[in-house]
Amino acid sequence: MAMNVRTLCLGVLSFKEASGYELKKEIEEGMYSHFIDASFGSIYPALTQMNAEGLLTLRSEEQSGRPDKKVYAITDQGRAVLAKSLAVLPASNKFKSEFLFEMLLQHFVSKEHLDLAIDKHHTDLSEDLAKIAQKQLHQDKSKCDAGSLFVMGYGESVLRAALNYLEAQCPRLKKVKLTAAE
Amino acid sequence: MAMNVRTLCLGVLSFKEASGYELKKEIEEGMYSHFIDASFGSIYPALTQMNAEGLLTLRSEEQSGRPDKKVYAITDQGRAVLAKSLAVLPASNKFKSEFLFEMLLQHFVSKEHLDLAIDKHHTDLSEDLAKIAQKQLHQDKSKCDAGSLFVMGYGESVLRAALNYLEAQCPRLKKVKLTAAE
DNA sequence: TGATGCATGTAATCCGTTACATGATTCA
DNA sequence: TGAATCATGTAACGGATTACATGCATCA
Repeated sequence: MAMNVRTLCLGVLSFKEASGYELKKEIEEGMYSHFIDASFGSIYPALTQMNAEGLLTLRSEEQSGRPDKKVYAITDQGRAVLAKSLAVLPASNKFKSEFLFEMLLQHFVSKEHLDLAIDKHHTDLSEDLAKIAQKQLHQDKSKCDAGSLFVMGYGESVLRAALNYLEAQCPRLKKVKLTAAE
Repeated sequence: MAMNVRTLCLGVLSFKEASGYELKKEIEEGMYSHFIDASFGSIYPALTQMNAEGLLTLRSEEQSGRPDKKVYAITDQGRAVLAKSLAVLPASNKFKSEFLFEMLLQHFVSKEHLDLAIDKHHTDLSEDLAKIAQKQLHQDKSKCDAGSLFVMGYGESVLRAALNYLEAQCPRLKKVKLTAAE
């Protein structure tokens, strides 16, 4: 599957129309954030190009004291291209975890630094879990999209497993959690 | 942290010396495979360059009917550079999962294709788990490196959680597993 | 005899990031 | 007053992939 910025934008736009700026936000804050990054430097050119190719339509909204907001919407042709990308079986997961790389090479790192890295990872995992929990509440009230629910559930399971393992390996972390919960 | 091919090669070489070809194999088959890819097109130039910079030493082993095997070993300077890379706190995880992207956009995909993708993912997860289990046995007999053990345990937890979630969501998969276990 | 594994390398190309350029608005 | 948010874009650069180039050995 071609998992690049183009496909990603088409995917997000298949839910609702958006500007480049809004896409970036959605990618950073939404479910997408867990599997990809995207910067303005890649998003804007991709949108311009796909608009020229007829995969997107463009509507300009005038703003006061700001550049026009360019709202893009996916076309039937765009949906076809997206569907074609999705029709290729997904490649296997890559975790791209600098944390695990660091752990693997722990004989190279001072104990202090290792503890710092572990604490940071612990915090990251906790925050991600909190974000998902919050989203699950919000989603409940609005439309219950099957895809989002599945991905949120998957993320929750995996993150919780990682957190549990981390706490089992480093009992020190449990206390942090308990004191924080009080 | 600078997680690129250079750092990766230094990391692998910090365990044992190896040729470019062997590094590729190790990266594909070892623990590394879960968090990064690396092709010959990036490995060979990186090794040549790092050798020129004094981070690696080079020993040529003559072979019959094949190019000389160039065995690289990390130097103290190389270890210093690696340590410096590791001294930067790791960035947060990215899962880079085409599977989850596909699930998120499931309203775009036929049920047949979705089932195929799910089955493939199920197989991938099972195979990865089996690989880790096998490695845990092997490692037991040789040196018990703390880093490898941690990463294997982490991988096991996370993969098992993903597998459980998948089977809970798609009861059909459980049968596959049971019949395979008999 | 044809695929797979061993073994190294280069060059074109792609894809994306980072930094730069611009500038108003709102909140602390 | 200074930071963050909104809003779009370009250009230089970096890093890695893909395809190409070469060729023997082994196994099915």
